[in-house]
Amino acid sequence: MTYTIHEVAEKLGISTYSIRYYNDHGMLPFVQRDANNNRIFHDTDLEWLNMIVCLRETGMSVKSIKHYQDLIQEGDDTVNERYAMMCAQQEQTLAEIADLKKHLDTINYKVAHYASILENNEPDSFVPSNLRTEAVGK
Amino acid sequence: MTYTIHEVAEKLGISTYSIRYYNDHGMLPFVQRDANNNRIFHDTDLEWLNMIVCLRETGMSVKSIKHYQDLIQEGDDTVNERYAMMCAQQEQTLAEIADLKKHLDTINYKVAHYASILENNEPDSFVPSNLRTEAVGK
DNA sequence: CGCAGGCCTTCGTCTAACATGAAGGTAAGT
DNA sequence: ACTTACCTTCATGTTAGACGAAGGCCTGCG
Repeated sequence: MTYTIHEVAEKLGISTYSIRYYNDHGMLPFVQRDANNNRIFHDTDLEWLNMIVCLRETGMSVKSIKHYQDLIQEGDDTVNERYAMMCAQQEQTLAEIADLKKHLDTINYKVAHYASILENNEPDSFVPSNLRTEAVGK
Repeated sequence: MTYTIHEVAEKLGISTYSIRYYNDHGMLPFVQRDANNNRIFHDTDLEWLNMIVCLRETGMSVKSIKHYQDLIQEGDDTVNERYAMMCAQQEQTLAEIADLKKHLDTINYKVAHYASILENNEPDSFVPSNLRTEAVGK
């Protein structure tokens, strides 16, 4: 089973620009071309791309992903470093989730705040002329 | 209690560049200046900045945050729109947390994969010459 | 008194990770 | 014949800053 660049883009929820970008930057070393020089993607390419998307969305830079790929191609000697990279990514992702949850609390508070205002038809603040009362809400 | 720009930067874990950037872009309309034109920050400014950081880190653009601020200053008529904005932000943040958790699974799998390789001193793949076997691992 | 240090300003350049357009080309489908 | 989909290279725009330089305040220190 093979796919065009547009099919891949849709499947993975990224743009064709990004795919070409990744390809141009050596992060997709295996994509083949057809007789017309069009990229043809196999399922393994999709898996690779999926991993790239995963690492990108968890904050790894394109440069680091490229390095990671290079390590894989260098063979088994680099497993240690790859392990370290994934551990770091794991920690970072856990930290970001924790961060987002904290921010979500703040946002939840705001939502509830506005909801109660709208429900009770209350004014937004006791001193409307003092615009600073809104602030963070807590 | 007042703070210098550097104190604020350290307290909130952002750079002085960012603070000036936000200030220059109308997102901190209340910062006062001392006799030497230095910015002086009050606790309410910190709360505001904290909200800005929260919205930024959950993916809201500077432009939208500015709009949100403008709405607040326009008064109670805009509560509806502000409510909608916070709801959208809430949803988006929930979605991003879910996304990150999914990606975390993939990363966890990788970590476990490498850990087992290192433990058993196994080679990384059965067909070392086929570099594609690494892929996403599952 | 002179100077370092911290703040300010404006100007301008740099970065990442794309997004997008222009211009020009091939090849397949209708 | 023409549209459509893909390709290429080149170039510019975008976002949210990071950062240095130049020039100018003011304060504090020895």
